[in-house]
Amino acid sequence: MEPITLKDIANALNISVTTVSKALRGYIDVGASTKKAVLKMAKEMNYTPNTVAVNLRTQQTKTIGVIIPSIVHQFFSNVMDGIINEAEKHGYLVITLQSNEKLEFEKKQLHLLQQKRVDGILMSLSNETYQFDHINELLQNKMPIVLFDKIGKLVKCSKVIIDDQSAAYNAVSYLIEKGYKRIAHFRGSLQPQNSIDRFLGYKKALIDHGIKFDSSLVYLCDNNDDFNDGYTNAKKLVNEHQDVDAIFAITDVVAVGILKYFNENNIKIPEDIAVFGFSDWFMSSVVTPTLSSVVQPGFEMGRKATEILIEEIKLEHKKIPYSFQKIVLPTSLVIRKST
Amino acid sequence: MEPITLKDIANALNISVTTVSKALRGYIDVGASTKKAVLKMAKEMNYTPNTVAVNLRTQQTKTIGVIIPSIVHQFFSNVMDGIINEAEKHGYLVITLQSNEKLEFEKKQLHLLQQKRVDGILMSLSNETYQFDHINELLQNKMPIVLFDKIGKLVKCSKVIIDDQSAAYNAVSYLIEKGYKRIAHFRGSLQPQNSIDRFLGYKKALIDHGIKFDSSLVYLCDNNDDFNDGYTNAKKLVNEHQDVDAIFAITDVVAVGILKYFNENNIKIPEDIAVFGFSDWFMSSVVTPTLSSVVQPGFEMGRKATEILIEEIKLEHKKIPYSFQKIVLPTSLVIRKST
DNA sequence: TTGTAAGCGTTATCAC
DNA sequence: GTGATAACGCTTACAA
Repeated sequence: MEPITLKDIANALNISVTTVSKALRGYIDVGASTKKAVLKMAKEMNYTPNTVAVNLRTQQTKTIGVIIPSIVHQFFSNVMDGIINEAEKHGYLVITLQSNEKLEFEKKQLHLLQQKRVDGILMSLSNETYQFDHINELLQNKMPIVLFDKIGKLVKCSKVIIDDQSAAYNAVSYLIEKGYKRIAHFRGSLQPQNSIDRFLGYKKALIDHGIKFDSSLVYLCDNNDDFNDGYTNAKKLVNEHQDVDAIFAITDVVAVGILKYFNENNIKIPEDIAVFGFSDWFMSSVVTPTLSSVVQPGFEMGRKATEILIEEIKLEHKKIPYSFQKIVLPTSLVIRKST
Repeated sequence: MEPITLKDIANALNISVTTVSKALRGYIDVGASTKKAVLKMAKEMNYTPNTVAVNLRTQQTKTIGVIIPSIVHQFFSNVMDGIINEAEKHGYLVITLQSNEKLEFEKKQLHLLQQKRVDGILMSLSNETYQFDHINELLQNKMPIVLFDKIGKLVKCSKVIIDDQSAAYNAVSYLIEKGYKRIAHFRGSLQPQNSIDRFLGYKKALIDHGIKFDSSLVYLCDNNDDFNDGYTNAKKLVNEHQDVDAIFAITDVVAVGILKYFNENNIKIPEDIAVFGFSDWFMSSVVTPTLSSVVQPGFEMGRKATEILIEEIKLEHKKIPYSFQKIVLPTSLVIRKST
């Protein structure tokens, strides 16, 4: 059975397509009785508007595209939850694509979304993204884009982030105030802004508390395999620095990798070494020992980014100029047994 | 800057839109030199085809819709990963919607996807879905639909599942063979087929091994809050049945809730009570004790379901009749420290 | 209050 | 080998 069109209804009622369209969309200049008849017939025939035709006509797809590094990360699935919910509230549908932390894929996905004529794009950059031509080009073409979490400082568009630097600062300060003196940092890749910021927060906290920064205590986790990065670097650290008494990890998954190595090797947490994570994944509350972490509001980040994006889409559509927003969402620390 | 259209290229070259379209799409009946010129100009002007117009013309959107209960579940994000990857391989984009385990939402989302004119739909049913009119209606309208994981046995369409009953059977048999004698089951809601099947597998394993089935050992977890369901029912079980020596849980999250209660109350796992989970989430390998579980291939399930769906979309489009498939993906047990 | 006609950007048919 | 022309289903000036 082919889908019912306006024409079918018009024919059935012996009126024009225009009138049917108007009646269905609640125009005032349609006779009460015709309106009623149209509504009834539409229901009877089980009419559903052809969105594609509407899209072509109105030059809007009521669809937004999302590019994230990977959906199989609790943080990002929380974000997606926020995005999908908020979008739906405004009548938008969401197309999801993954970059797998590759710039090349990110470019390709962006291109796909452009072709698809989505009304706007939400994205969190890949670890490889440290130049932004592909994004700037779309921006110049008036495509509303909102960056979240992993952003490019130099990109001129709205952003929704947390203050990674101060979140890290707070976590490390907490460790110091708790009495830990020799604190290592398991950092992320070198390019991403949030990886840099967390590192800077770590460093600043040390210095502000009169602890000398020692670069040999910074371990790099950049194999896109957080858990094993944590595990193997923990092993390395134990061999290289017996005096370390705490670790601030870039991610909960890294931290859990550390926990695993320590547990296997009878290194007591937090007595021998304390561990602090970042993101507060669900599992952090159930591992042993439970993991102290930075609470990062994924759902709200997705929600807010979507809200801003849809606002910009509407303004863009009405040719009303607007200025970019930078929202910094609050974070907090959750202290558990690992520190 | 407005997007470039075929017309723009045609004008620039002083030829017809038709010829441009043909040249771009590799038709044979187009002069070599014109073809070359068109390709060059298209590139120069940075032309990208307007998918919406193509969609309207070809009556295909190259888009598939997905409805899952909740994206914030590791199993489903694995599935999504598989879906998105496979779809992209075939040039399809994916729109994701959540039912939040509510039939009402499921219906609404299905309706949205229908309006959006997606080419096909992938879905995993909500816990409340035990009648299928909304799905059957679409099926009658020739919309290809593939159900996965949480299916309706009575729905006539292709399905990709695991054999929940035998997976549960294997898990419980393992427990019995390991020497556990009084085995409880923390089951899921009453309606979902996989919840029923896991229960039946549990029951059958008991009976086949000469253990009497005792319905008072079956605890219901249906608050859509697996972790706390596991936690509170564990408490209840300890009070009601001191002799239970193992629990087979419907889900890893339920199992982790159990673990938590036992750990807090100094009940030794597996010495006092063993715990077996289902799904093998990442966290199961890092909790204490590590959790034995049933390995459920989420990524592959999403991938396979998508493959079948796209096949059916193509056949449907060519009006070639096809028969529905039922794919049963293999599962396995991963034995860890909790049993 | 209702209808005509144009147009959104493409593709497909058919004539030249 | 090339190009009018119609059509996909809808919205919207504008006319009646």
